[in-house]
Amino acid sequence: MEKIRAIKGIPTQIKNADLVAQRHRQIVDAAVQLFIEQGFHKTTTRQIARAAGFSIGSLYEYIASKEDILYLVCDAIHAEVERGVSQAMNRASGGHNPLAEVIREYFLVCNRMSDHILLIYQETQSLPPRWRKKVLENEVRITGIFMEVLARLISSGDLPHISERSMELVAHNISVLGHMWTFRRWFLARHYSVEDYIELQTEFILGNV
Amino acid sequence: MEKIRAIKGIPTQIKNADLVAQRHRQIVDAAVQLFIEQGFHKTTTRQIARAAGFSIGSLYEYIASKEDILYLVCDAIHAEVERGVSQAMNRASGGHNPLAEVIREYFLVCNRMSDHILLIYQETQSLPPRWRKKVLENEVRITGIFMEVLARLISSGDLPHISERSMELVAHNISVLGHMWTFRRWFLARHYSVEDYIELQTEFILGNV
DNA sequence: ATTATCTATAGATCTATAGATAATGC
DNA sequence: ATTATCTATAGATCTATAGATAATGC
Repeated sequence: MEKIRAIKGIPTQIKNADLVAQRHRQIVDAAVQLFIEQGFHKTTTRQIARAAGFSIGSLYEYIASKEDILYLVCDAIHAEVERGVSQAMNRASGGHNPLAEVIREYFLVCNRMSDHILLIYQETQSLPPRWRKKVLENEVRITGIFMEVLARLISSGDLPHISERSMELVAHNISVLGHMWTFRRWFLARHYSVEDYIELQTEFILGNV
Repeated sequence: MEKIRAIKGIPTQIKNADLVAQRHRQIVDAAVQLFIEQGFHKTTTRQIARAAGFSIGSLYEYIASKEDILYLVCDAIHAEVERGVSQAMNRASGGHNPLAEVIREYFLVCNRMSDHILLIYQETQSLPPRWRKKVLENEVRITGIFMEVLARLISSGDLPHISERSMELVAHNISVLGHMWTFRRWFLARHYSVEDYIELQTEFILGNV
């Protein structure tokens, strides 16, 4: 009886864990492009295998189902967004207006990863419940970073005191107004540059906090 | 040679225009439920035909492709949202705080049509370019209603003067913060009632306008 | 005769796997 | 011997249409 390993909750017969990690990276890199261009459902597992550089048979040694690939993709995207936001937070802590700095850096991450964030909005519902739950947890964790910033600025007196609930919603609003730049880009980019967008939205958000 | 008619840009051989309208309604009613439950790609044309009460052969007398059905569905949803928002605007014009009234009514429409709005976010990208364009135009038109309200309130002096560009972005923000209640419902509804949400977001929006 | 509807299926996929083959290490 | 990879295909769809049938109106 073979012992079954699992990396990130995805079972595999392959023994070499480093190889699994490498193949997963290859799969993600190939799939993310195809999903952005064609969407999840119109992309075939064969296309992904070919783009990743191995056969359809090998692909299925590293994942158990097509949905597993979508999960790997969503997880990788969130990891990159989170890394960007965390860095921004550390860098911004000392600045003149730390909240404006964090918003700015976060919006720039959204601008860079526009297609990727849009993909998550469109395809999260195609994930089986188990994976969907994990992806939504990622979303909450990223919003949590904004909560920390707000909480710190309030306790240091740099922002007026507001209720916990109100602060939580402001954190979600910042998240979503960043995403808005990705899913309304078809309209917004015709009227505003990213810099315009950041400036106007920062005014909007700081207006009442 | 048969002359080909077209209702809403969808060609059909059926002569009786009322019948076409009725069948389109049946198709939309059947499809909207199935799409919400299963998504567009996992729903089959056979399921739609069965739920609509006729055969797969008849279905294809009224549409030319599965994408046509998605378009009819998206268009019907936007029509209902727009109706709700227009009514709200007329009703709210006289009130104490007209902007707060409009926001409230719009957010209630979003609450009622939560699943439908979410569907549009998820499946718009599955439409062929021609239909997608029309759906995005609907979105712009609904946002335009908020622009009118803002413009009116500014010119009557009920709101402070802000630039046209700034006002346009605020209109988009109102749209999107309504949608946010639908696509973050899995989180928000655990922490806030609709009424909480409306109250806090109204504060947030009015804070700086 | 004309219009609308249905049945049956062509034709074209696509996911996932079984079994064969190649590569690696003892 | 063990591990990783590949080829070939089973099996299960699904969209869209052709051609037959039923219903309606003159």
